[in-house]
Amino acid sequence: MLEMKRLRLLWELHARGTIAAVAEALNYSPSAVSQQLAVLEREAGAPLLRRSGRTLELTPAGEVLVAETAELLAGLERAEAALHRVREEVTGTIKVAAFQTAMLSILPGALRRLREQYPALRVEIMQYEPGAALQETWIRSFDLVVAEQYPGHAAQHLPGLDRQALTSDPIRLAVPPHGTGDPRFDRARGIEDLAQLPWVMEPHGAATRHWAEQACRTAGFEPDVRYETADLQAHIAFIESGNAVALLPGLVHLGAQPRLRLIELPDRPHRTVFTAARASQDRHPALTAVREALAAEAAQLSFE
Amino acid sequence: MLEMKRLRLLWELHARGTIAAVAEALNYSPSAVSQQLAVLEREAGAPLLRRSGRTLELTPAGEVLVAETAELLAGLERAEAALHRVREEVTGTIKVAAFQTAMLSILPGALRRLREQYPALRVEIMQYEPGAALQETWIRSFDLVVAEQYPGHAAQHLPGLDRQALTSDPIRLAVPPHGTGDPRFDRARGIEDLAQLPWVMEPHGAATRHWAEQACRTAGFEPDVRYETADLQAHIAFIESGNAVALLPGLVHLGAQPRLRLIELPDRPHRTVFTAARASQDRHPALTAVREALAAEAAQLSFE
DNA sequence: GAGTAACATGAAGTTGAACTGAATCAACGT
DNA sequence: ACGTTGATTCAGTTCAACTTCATGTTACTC
Repeated sequence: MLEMKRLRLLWELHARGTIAAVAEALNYSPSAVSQQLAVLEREAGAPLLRRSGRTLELTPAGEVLVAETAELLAGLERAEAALHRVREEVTGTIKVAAFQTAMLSILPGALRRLREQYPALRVEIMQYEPGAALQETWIRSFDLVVAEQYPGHAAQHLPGLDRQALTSDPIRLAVPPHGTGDPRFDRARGIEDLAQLPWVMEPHGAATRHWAEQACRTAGFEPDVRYETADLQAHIAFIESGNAVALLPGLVHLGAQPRLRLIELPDRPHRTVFTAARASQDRHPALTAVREALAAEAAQLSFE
Repeated sequence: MLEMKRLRLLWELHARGTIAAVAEALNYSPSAVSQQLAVLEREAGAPLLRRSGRTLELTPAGEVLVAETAELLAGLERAEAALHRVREEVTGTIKVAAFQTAMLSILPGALRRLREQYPALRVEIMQYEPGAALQETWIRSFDLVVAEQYPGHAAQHLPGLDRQALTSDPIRLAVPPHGTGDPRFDRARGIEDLAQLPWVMEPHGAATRHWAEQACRTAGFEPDVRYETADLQAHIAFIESGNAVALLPGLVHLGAQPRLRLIELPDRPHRTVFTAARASQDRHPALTAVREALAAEAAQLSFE
């Protein structure tokens, strides 16, 4: 009978590309992984891997086995979820990947709710950019993602990942408060008034950067992006100090006293905030509890 | 992560009832099984078993896990079948359970075909009564059953067991050849003429026994069952020697020179001969090869 | 094109998980 | 009451899986 542990290794190799990466991820030595995969090949009775340069690639038989293994891993996870369900206990550890703004706005309150309601539940959170977070959750590095999605920038749909909308977050123009710099800041009433002013944006590659650029181009100009950082709190600092303008989602203003001026855009764009988890964890009580706490907290916060 | 090997033990315990039986079936000591199940309980984080008399029974959590495990085991088997399929090799061992008549008629020829066509294939055969054979195949003691089914005695339908009809086998009255004993034998033209004569039948419990008794009762009499044996070759011996009459399926006459007289019944009843295998082994090349050989042999033999 | 980094694998040795066997206890049937 | 059957515990053993170290190969760099 094929051993689940070994099949898992093959599947991870498929997902991560190299034995070294698999070993790293699962806290093994590369040698151990290599040896166990050799055992799996012997058990399978067919070569599953062949060398390709200095890494390995799957043979057709390997591909087949990986596909079947994906099913099996999901099944195992379903079994574990079912177990937790009959126990009716919200325990264990849930690993969450969340993007920065969520960590600053929704998560602290949600965590407090969970701490009070389910003291036996352990929640681990890592800040992660949405695209990578979805990928990592798919390969079981995390159990839950809190991700965002800009209009016209639907995130990758990974099979077996189940999404639930959390909230929707209005995007507005943020300009310095009156009297902090260039008088053109004070005269601005819409995006078209910001054509000549310095912008702060996230780095290339982020969906929000692309969306912001498109917004400017639609308004008829190429933004003068003078400052780049992924940290939206830095955006705020640059704007408050009269150095730049930006397009900012509503969530970033929570908690902080708004020391900047917000201008509503005519089409009132929103980004969508959603959670995603593997469907095989469906109805896992601890996971459900986390999602519920996030939803409750998101509902309570008013972004508008 | 739950270990497949341990889940298997739990599942086997569910199927076989006692740890001793599981140990026996899987070639472990009872002690090993007990210990591994204890580990599984620890991993599952909930009691899965409780004592009931001197055996064990499943807790609700145990039931749930067994149900999930059934899925997983089927998935594993599908994976293995898929693997054999990409290899396009008919190798390995197929364990077959067959009832007596099949072993004497269809199987020898089918085996010869397989030996010639797939020398690397190993086929193991055990004689087994249909009901038990289906049960044992379901719990993976066998890969394939060759079973029979009498009209109005449909065999148990086990979930996940896939049936294919092999052939249909006419049932006739068998009486001694002329001049070997009681002249009433010679005068017999139908079942109603055998009311006062001695019968040989299979023991109580066999579907065929029940069917034969019903046939007699329908004809208006209670048979005088003087001889009981499950061995149909013994039936033939008793009839040829002028000691009894019986209802016999056509397959039993293959190979032997018929030294008895066969009388067609008015409604020409047939028993159905079929194969059954776990659906999770669907398209397993070796299993498919065995089924094809059986079908080819059955088609070639003329029972009528 | 030599030097170096990244990757896979093999050999040798170690560790721990899993198994066996003996002993014990409990439940059931005579 | 006694023998049988079944489960479990304990102590000891075995073997599979892991680590470390060494080797070979490929790819990138200067």
